[in-house]
Amino acid sequence: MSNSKKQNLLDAALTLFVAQGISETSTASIAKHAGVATGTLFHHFENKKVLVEALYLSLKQELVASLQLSNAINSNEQALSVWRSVIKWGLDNPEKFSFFTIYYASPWLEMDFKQGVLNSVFYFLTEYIELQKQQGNFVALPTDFIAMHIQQSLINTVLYLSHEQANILDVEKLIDNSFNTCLFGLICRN
Amino acid sequence: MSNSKKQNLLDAALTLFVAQGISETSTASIAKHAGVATGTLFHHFENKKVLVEALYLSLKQELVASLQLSNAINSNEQALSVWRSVIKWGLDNPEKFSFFTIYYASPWLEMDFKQGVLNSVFYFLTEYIELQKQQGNFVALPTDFIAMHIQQSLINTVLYLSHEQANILDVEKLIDNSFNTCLFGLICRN
DNA sequence: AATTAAACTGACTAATCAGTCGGTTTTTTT
DNA sequence: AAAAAAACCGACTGATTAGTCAGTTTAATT
Repeated sequence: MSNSKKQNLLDAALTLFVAQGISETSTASIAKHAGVATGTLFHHFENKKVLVEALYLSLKQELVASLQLSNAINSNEQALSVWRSVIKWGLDNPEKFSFFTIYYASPWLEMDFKQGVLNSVFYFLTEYIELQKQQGNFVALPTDFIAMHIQQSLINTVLYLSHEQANILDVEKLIDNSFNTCLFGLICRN
Repeated sequence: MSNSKKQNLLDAALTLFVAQGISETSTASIAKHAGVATGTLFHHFENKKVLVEALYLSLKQELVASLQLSNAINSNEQALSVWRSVIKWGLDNPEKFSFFTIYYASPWLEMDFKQGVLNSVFYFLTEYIELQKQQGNFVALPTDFIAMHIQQSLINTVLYLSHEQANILDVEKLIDNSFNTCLFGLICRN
């Protein structure tokens, strides 16, 4: 068939994980859904945890690859450009985006690894925040805290639009408004 | 003994759920941890799902009961007062607060119920937002979206402080700053 | 074409799971 | 104090789980 069986397994896992939960999805059902024997799953992935991590890594790569960095000099325009392209990817790939949120809150992602996840998906975020703080544009909150704030605002926007997109007249406008709501709160008020 | 066995079961469930995950915690281990037979667990709770819901409901009651509504006339002072007391409760009860976040992202909480959860924990939030919007103080974003934004900012602050509290010199100040960061972003900019 | 290696199969296993049930203890009611 | 009800016990069960393995098919290499 067209797709490799390894990719079929990742696709099936994604669908079932998002629909039922990671722990609630058996390896047998993933294999069945992928049209493959259980043994094949464990041929490609040493165990279930490795499969989950492989899925996460492949989706992370996909998201990062999709980011369109504008060639604007203005730092805020860069930020808006990233904001828009993350949301676009999230809306185009609701299942994949949803996996990030359930994986992040699940016991399958170990604590030690968590910090690294943030930094690697949004590796540019820390630099951006540090720069704005140095220039006195941002409030004097810890960089990690600000990174959390921005990331979560982004996630909120995608999740909200995923559920309510049909009811929103001007999606583009809401996206830009959410960006402003997120960033205006951070502007230095001294 | 001092505590009722039903409460011991809820306490044990909370600890194990937060440490290992809800699905990853067996009813047998909850009973053992509570110093109780497995049959006793199912005497008090029809099944595991009922136990999880009972735990959630009892913690929600506890949180809502702890909220100190100031008698300020100013709506924003009210909001700040609630903001502070939710965070205080979260920092005093990290395990309980953490349960909310894992339960919310887990398949144990059904989609239909999700909206109700938000509204019942922060039942005052919708009214507050509608009022601010009517008075032209807030941006013209959907109320649900704003509610998500505020709730998530609150959760972020608690989670950040839970992990970093020791490194923060002035916790009170960060709490107030997080409130401002959340709300200033929402202020109408026309 | 022959040899080797990699991908694949699915019946199987040992462990674990949620939930049951017949019987016992404790508490409440009369 | 007797009777009734509620709480409690823990060995047990049927179903499900992640993962194995001996053998088969397919693909790559020589």
